[in-house]
Amino acid sequence: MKRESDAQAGGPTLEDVARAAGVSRATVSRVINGIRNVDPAIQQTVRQAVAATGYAPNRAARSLVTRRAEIIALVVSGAGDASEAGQNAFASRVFADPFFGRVASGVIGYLRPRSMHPVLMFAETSAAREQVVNFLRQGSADGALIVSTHAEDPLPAMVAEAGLPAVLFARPAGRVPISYVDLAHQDGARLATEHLLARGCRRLVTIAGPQDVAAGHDRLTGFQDAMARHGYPYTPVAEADFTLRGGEEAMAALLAQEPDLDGVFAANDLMAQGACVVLRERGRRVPEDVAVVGFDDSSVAAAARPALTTVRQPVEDMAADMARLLQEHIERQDRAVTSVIFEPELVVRESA
Amino acid sequence: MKRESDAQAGGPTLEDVARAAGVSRATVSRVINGIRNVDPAIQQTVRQAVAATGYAPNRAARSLVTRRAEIIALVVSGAGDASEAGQNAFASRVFADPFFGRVASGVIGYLRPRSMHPVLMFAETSAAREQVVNFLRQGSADGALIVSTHAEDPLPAMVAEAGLPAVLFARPAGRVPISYVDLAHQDGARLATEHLLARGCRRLVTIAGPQDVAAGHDRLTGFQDAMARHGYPYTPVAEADFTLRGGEEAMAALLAQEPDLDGVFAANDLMAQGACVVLRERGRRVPEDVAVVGFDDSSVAAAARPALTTVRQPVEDMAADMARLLQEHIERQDRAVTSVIFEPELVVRESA
DNA sequence: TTGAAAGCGCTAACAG
DNA sequence: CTGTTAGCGCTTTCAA
Repeated sequence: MKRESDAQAGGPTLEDVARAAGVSRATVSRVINGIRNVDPAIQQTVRQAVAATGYAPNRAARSLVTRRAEIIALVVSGAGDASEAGQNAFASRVFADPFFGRVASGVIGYLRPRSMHPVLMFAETSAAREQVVNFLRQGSADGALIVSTHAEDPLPAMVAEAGLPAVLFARPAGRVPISYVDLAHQDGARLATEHLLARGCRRLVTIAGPQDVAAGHDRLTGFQDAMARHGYPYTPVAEADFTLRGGEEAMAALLAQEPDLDGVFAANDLMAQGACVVLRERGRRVPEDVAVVGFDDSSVAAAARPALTTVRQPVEDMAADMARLLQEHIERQDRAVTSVIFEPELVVRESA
Repeated sequence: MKRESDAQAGGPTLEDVARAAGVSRATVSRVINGIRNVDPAIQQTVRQAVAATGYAPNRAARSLVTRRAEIIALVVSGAGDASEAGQNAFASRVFADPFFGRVASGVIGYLRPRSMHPVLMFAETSAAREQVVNFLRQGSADGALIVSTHAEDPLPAMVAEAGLPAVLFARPAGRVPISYVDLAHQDGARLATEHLLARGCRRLVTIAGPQDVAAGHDRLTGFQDAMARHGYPYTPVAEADFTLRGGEEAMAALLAQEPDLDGVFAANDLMAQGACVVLRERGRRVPEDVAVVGFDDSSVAAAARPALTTVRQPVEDMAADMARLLQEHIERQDRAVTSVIFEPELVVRESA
């Protein structure tokens, strides 16, 4: 089959289609953009001409007049100012947790039917953050979806200050006027804790996440609150970094401190999995000797042995909602800043 | 601080900067694009005007004339034609393997210093594939980097047929005229096999990957060749799907078939990890009783217990090279189609 | 319901 | 070395 012209450069333009259909550019434009008030017969003719010429509208030209890129920036943002060499490390840390993939999936699920697309950006250094802001200021993207890995991340404030549309995953640390979606982490931790208590555990411990991350902090607080409420004013805590390895180390430390423990609440599934590995190494059966509850209900939870009882965080839904909020902010720049908080739910499997 | 105008819409234009600096648009454009032949003094003036006005070049306008979007599509492509409902499943499968994150990291590492950015796209249904092709045809992206999860993926052929610049990760199944980067999988499998043999294993088995994926097929072939060459014409094979769970099941099957096995070559790290889990459950020590070698040297390899001996696939480097090749194809549409094959290397850790 | 014409903001000849 | 000018391809009033 032969094409009228090359797709990439100098492909057919509206003008070409118009000529082929014997109408004006404006009419073709109307048909393509699905605007009413076009004679059905002419619509037919135009569509045929479009097919015949193999026309594809030039996005840059359209963006120039509509002032919309139909692109949004999906930013994974850290706080550090590490050297460029750290990019791979940053990326591999980010992708090691199934969390980010779920965010991407949720975002794409919302964006794609609306023919918008996400540009993937890392913002782990100040130079990278500048690049993100520039990208937006140039109109390369209509707005940003930001997932921070640290509370001190300066990007949200930069973006807000520049007046660029953006939505965060999780509440920002300071008083940044940006919409966000989040989970009721404390409620989730309470659910997990009470499940452990209800199943008869009396010597609980917890593997907390980084306390400089809101999610890590809130999950610990939620656990401690629930424990206090049930008559346990103090319980051993080991802080780790949300990684499998970190969970292993924390579990080992906890075991040394509290050899009789019979229940563990880990602030995410990866650490819960690490805990299970160490527990088994030390000859403790899960859940018979020690019950373990994770958090997130990531893909590793169901795949783990034993399958992890965990607290579900509906990341895909949250991400989709982030995208929805962003779209609203893009369409109405004066859209009020809001937050949407999702409720977690307990998912009981084998580990507790 | 107050801004001259809003960043998003109606921000300052070249014209504004030119007026502020008392020069012509062309001169400002030259300064911004770093073109020589501009009086240093004037350059200063212009830069100040840029700063004063808070100018950011409009990307759409630039793209319209340069015919470059400075955006490339990073496509994760499957073969299926599953319903829309399958998108999350597809995404979670993709991101469960650390592989994709490494690709993204390598791509970004190359692109970012050149101020180009990747748009993340899934192409798991025929509708999604059409969308990818349209995206490119509209000039929204200058080219595509395609990572297929199945050999029968029709996307490469579609893209090639449309004459769009693209580079694949891994050799395509048919005779598609597209450049690609790949690994010498057979050499890698040989490395692993000979390591196992050299350390004294005599009853080897292998957990193969999907045989409809080139990498899966070649790794098995490489293993069998090496075995045959060393006097083992036949060895038990269990095929799995590159997942942790799949590795576990395959290992169990292999154990039933060959209870005395003393060495396992798994076609990727995730399956090797699954094998280790099952082995330990059955009371076999790794590596004392059974040695295990994985493939990829993904992040799980180093994190596993015991740390996995594996074959390194330099995914980040390969991805960066993909991006480099794509850039060449974009710059010179007549660039000859080529392939770059990377050599794997053995990484000895604890499991073998 | 359709067409003519005016730009969107930028780059790139081409003069000077 | 700098300015003038002509578009890039599209959407969108404004008339007809």
